[in-house]
Amino acid sequence: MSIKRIQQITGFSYSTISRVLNGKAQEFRISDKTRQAIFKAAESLNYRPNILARSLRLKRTYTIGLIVPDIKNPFFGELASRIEKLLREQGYSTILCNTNEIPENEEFYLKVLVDRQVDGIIIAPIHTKEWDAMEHIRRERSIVLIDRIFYETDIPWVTSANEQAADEVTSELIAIGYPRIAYLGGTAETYINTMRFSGYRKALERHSLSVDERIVFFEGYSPEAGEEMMATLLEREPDTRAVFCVNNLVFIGAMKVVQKHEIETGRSIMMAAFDIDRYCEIFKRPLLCARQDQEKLAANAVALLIEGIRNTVGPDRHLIVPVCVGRHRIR
Amino acid sequence: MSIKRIQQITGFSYSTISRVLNGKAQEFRISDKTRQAIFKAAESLNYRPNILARSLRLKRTYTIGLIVPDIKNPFFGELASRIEKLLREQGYSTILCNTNEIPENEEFYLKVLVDRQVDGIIIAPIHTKEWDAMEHIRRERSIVLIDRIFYETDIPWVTSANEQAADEVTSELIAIGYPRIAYLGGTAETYINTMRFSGYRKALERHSLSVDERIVFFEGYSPEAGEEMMATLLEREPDTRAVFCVNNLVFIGAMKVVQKHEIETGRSIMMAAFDIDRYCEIFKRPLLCARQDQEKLAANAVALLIEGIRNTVGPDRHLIVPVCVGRHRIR
DNA sequence: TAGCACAGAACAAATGATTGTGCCAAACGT
DNA sequence: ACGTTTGGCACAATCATTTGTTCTGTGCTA
Repeated sequence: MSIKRIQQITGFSYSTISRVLNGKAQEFRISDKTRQAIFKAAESLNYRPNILARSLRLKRTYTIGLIVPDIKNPFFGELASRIEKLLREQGYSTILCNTNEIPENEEFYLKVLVDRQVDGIIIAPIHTKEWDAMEHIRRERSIVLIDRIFYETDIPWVTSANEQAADEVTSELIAIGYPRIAYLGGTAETYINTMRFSGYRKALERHSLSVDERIVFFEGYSPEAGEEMMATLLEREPDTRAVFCVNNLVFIGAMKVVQKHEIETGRSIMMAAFDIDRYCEIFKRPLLCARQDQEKLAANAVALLIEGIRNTVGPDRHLIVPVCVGRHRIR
Repeated sequence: MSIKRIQQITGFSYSTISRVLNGKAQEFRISDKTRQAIFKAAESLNYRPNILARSLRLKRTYTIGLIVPDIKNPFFGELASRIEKLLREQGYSTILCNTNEIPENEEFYLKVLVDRQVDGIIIAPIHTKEWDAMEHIRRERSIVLIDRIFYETDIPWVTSANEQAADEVTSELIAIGYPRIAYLGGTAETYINTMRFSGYRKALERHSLSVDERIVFFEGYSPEAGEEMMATLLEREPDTRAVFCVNNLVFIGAMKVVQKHEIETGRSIMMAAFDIDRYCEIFKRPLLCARQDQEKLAANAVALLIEGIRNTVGPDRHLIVPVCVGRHRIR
């Protein structure tokens, strides 16, 4: 009832007020006197437009949905932080949807976001289960896949050079004297795991080594999964010397077991993982780390999303961001 | 135009359709035949109510705003994850607002959330700067402070027993032989830092020790702040034996410096901090940790918020959740 | 002086729901 | 037979905007 109040005070009609308040005074040749009066009234009433009514009329909510599998994971925390910031700068609010790696939640959230008429969706999907739903959504609104993608889809996406980075990490491990490398992976059939494992395998094969399934695990992306995989690994193969963890959380879980094992046996294990740069310098041990470029991931995802919203999609709707592979040792 | 389609198909009026679809058929004595017909039409059209229109009319958006200072921090990541889950279970969507510890962002977000007519706000405020704004918001909608609070306000809040936990940690450090404990704190004038430092001081005083300002720092809550404080500390007081970090991020930053220092000097430093339980077991060193009960924090915040929304506020609008203090050593 | 251009602003439809009130017939009671 | 209840539903207002169309005066020209 707020524009109505201005109407009552100034006596001008809704349309005139609306136009003035939206900066269209010039365009609709509204006199300066009128403009001033309306601005004054709006100011004195502390007028704030009703976003719901506006969105209803305009069919644009300036809201976007961000679906991530695990916001507790600092990787997604930082990604969310960057995306939310970029979107805010463009005038959008972000609805946070945390699926917890549960497909049903993903399905649910996609429906909720459509119901809420978000202008766009950025999603790091769990796997391909909701592909159809997303293709369907894509017809009516902007949607961008991030991090975890469907390689074959036409939906815009941005991800890291996972395969190549995993290959590099593995090659480096081999080069520094670890031909037998255990792989602690995420859930099978999931994009990230598939690509990183593929890189791992390719590196081995290039060095005429083959994948030993006894030291390969696909249990999940959580610390608990990491702990379990590492425990099983060391039980079966106590003389393991090198381990490649699919992500930071698996690494954390694995490290619990590793530390204990190293103390008990006196033998040290070489660890490598994705996105553990935050932890690298707090360990008194060498580590091998593949560091995703979150800034580029976020920036490109948001750019693609906005392009989709504005219907100005460029030719490059699929982006692969380079990953930085590095070795670390204190000092 | 969706309910209109159902109208066209079934011939029933808007009111009847709306009532049936909202499960008020009984209440308004609508015949079973009518009900079935409307349901069938809705189903076949794949009808989804327009949430904007509904919210506009009902003045309820089923949306809540969550304002946190740093979603990259796994502590807030987990808190957000829990809160978002609980709210989802109650039918609410969560708008994520990450202030990045910047007061201007907090001010901005509070306005945005009010403009968006959220039903409620859960906020871990930066400090008391926006207190007035929140008191103002409180008149019209539900708002709950979490983690960082204003002790004196009537606004509902839930936080941890920070002072007591810091006291316990400090006492324990003294008890195990560290009378001289450095304090690496967050931003001065901020609730968390004030309470934890107060606990630290009280413990010292109880043991007839006094605060030595040369080993007390209030630089911030980030890893960078932790690194800087620790570096300065060790430069000035190289024989420091025990350090209490105000939070997990400061701990991470400090550890970088500590590890290097320990290698160089051969002397070990006893570390204590809040919310480092995730890291405890991945270090081959004893640690002292105060672990906040995120489950209770989140559950109580959401409960208070819902009470506020439903106007069923109970007597206990201010809750202090116990903190678990524990010592850790591998094995 | 009729006709026209144009500045300036009002009118009213449309967005998609919810809800208080009103209407009509059938059933019911006495 | 007449008044009252009740079942079953429609009408129309309302929520706060935006926007295409229309209206009303000027001042100017032919």
